[in-house]
Amino acid sequence: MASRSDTKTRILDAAEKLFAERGFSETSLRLITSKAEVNLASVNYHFGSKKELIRAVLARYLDVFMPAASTAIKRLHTAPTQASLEEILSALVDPLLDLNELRTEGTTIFLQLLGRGYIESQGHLRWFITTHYGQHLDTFVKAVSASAPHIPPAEMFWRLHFTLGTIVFTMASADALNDIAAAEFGEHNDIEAVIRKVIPYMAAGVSVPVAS
Amino acid sequence: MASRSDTKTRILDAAEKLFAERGFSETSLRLITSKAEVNLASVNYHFGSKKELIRAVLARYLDVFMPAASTAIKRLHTAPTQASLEEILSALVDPLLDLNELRTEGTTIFLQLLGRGYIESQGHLRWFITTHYGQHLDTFVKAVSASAPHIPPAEMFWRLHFTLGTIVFTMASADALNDIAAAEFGEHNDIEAVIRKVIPYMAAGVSVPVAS
DNA sequence: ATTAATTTAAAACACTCGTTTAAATTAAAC
DNA sequence: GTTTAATTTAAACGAGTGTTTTAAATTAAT
Repeated sequence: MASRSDTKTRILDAAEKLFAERGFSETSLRLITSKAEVNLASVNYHFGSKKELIRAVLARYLDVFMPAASTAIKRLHTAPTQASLEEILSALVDPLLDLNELRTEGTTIFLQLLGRGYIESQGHLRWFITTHYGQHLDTFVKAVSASAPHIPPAEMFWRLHFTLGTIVFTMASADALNDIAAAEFGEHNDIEAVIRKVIPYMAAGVSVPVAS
Repeated sequence: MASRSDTKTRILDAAEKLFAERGFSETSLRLITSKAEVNLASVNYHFGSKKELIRAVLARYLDVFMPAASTAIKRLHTAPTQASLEEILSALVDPLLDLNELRTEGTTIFLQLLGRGYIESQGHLRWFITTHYGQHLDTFVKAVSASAPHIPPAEMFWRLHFTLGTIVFTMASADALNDIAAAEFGEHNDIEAVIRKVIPYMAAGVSVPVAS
């Protein structure tokens, strides 16, 4: 059989789908390689270990999304008035949806991977993200904090993680929820519609005054 | 050694702690039985399989929490004025905290189990809960809808699932988030503090006016 | 006290897992 | 075209998994 120089890509493509659907530890290397139609050992040859494959899958998205999100938020800074919280969150929508042009279902897969990473791995993925993309996260947190100056930093920390949970869980079950919504209320939303629904919800929660 | 009729309880007690901390699939039966100081085979003798053990662990909490939550919400109905959304959500706090008297760290363990169950199992636990505790869920949804009559049913459907995502994700990673919060802001929150933090967030999101 | 039903115990079973090895193949370099 | 390096392949390794089996011990009933 002819050699394929795209073995790495085939592995990454198969792995990200399975990881997003089933989680990291529930996805075996044998399932990945059979779906990718490559040899089992090629994972360890190209990536070294399963853990490093997981990081590579995430990095392929983060390397695109994080800079795009950063510049989108910095663009808001050039406006004469302070951007509202909803404007800041909305600025992330385009970078998020652009992932769909990177790969099919890219937006959904990315958000699901993010959620899995936060819950499954015992901190090593969180460490990976904060050390590799810390400055991008900083600009986001600073922008959000500036738009809601009445929220103390510690409170904002919690609310931003509430927000992460909202978006991640919603995306993980978006397909199932869409089916129910279509059957029960006769409305069908695509990913973008769901994202635009969730933004007001998150913006209201993040900026609600702290109880004394 | 003398026979112990509390072998089932010893298994359940050890299992729920480990399941909450590490997740279901990351917790082996050997780890559970060694921590419970019982024989490995006794799990399959008393519960049949690991999957049934997981359900038994969850049912032990749900059987207590669900009726208590239902009656707490129905009690609000007796008041002369319509309960606010925050009042409805707050009514769940006491049934939740009462689980701490059932077992040590009961509240934390229950919520983490719920989160793990929703994320790890692909819908199996969702089915288990809705079929076994559906009427309790109904009273909750009806009470919330009545408290926010300006939200159309279809929009409320989405927002309640946003809310589910918020609480589930937060509880699944509560320990990790608490560690970060302690390191970064020097504040350490118990589970009640986190619950009281998340309620205003969710209440604001659910009741925010729908964009025209 | 004897029998019967539970409960515990130790070991093995039949997998699956990530990883490694060593040979075969392909691509690149000279 | 030969040599060298990079890549792919098949097979096995060792450790870990849930589950089952078989026998012993304990408890309950007769």
